[in-house]
Amino acid sequence: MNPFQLEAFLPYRINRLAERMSDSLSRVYRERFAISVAQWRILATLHDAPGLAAKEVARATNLDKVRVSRALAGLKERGLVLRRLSRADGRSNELRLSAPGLRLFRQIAPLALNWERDYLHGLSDAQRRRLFHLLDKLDPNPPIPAQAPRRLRAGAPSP
Amino acid sequence: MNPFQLEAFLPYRINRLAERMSDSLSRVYRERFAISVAQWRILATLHDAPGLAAKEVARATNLDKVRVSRALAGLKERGLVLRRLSRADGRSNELRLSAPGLRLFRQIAPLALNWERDYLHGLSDAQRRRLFHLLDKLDPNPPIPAQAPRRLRAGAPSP
DNA sequence: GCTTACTAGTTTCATATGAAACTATCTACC
DNA sequence: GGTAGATAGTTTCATATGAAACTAGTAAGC
Repeated sequence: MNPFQLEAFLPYRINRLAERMSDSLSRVYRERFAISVAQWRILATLHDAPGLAAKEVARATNLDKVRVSRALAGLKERGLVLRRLSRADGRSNELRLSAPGLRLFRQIAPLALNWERDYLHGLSDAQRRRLFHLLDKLDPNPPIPAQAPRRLRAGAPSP
Repeated sequence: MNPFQLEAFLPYRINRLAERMSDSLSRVYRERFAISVAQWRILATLHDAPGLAAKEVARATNLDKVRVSRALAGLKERGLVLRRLSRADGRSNELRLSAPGLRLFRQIAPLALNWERDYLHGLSDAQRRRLFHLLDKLDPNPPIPAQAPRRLRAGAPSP
């Protein structure tokens, strides 16, 4: 009748793939550098865009603000990330990698890219392109209009 | 130099996709039926293969045995799953859906499949086939030879 | 049949998580 | 410049997680 098969159900398959990849990759940097997944994402983001505020980091890394706050606390404590109070907004900080943070990122990045290359070695170039194309369709950046419509002024009832 | 971009890094993209899909889908059955992701996977597995033991359910659902144990506790308590001591092995149980469990599964399955159809509506049939083909390559069933080589006898030192 | 090593499933415990509360600051309006 | 929301980031608290310990049973060698 309704031949529901977990093995052929997309969310399950994507979840399983994500978990396996994450386990395999994070071993590369967790064991050697004691860096969590969240911290790794933050390093990569601040490398690419120095001076971001935590809020923007959260958006760029797809992590909630609590996780970002905690991951940053660890990075700051280890001197890998510097914060400076924003001139424009006294609630937020400009975040950037310190020299050691930059060095660490430069150590990990090639390992991560190697890992990715190895992981994809069974695919042809065309298949790799198709994979990313499909990802872009299914999961576009600017995180989907966001469940919460982000009303700028509450209610805004017209007269 | 090394243009590492989180946005183009496969593990990150797959993880983000998995999370968004999971959030979106699980809303379908969590709110309405108070079923967790683990419980949903178990229902689907027992529907497909009644009589499995918890261990086999864990393997089929890609959940660890602790999560399976807890998810099953909830399902048993609600009378959705029945257990019967295995004749062959007194440590394990044969698990199967009860009549209400089956009814519940039959309610959720079409919703899940509809959700999936909607989610993939932007892809052509060919793209959908390619997607699953890629998934099969990157994440084959029989869960990868398993990091732990599953030695049947410890050490097994040769003379 | 006993002993030893293993396995199925549960429980314990320490850690990870995120929703909601909180603090400090900002913005808009008066 | 004072007041009423809103927002950035942190902390609190209740729940989810999984490694390791535990319980009960199995299997193999003697």
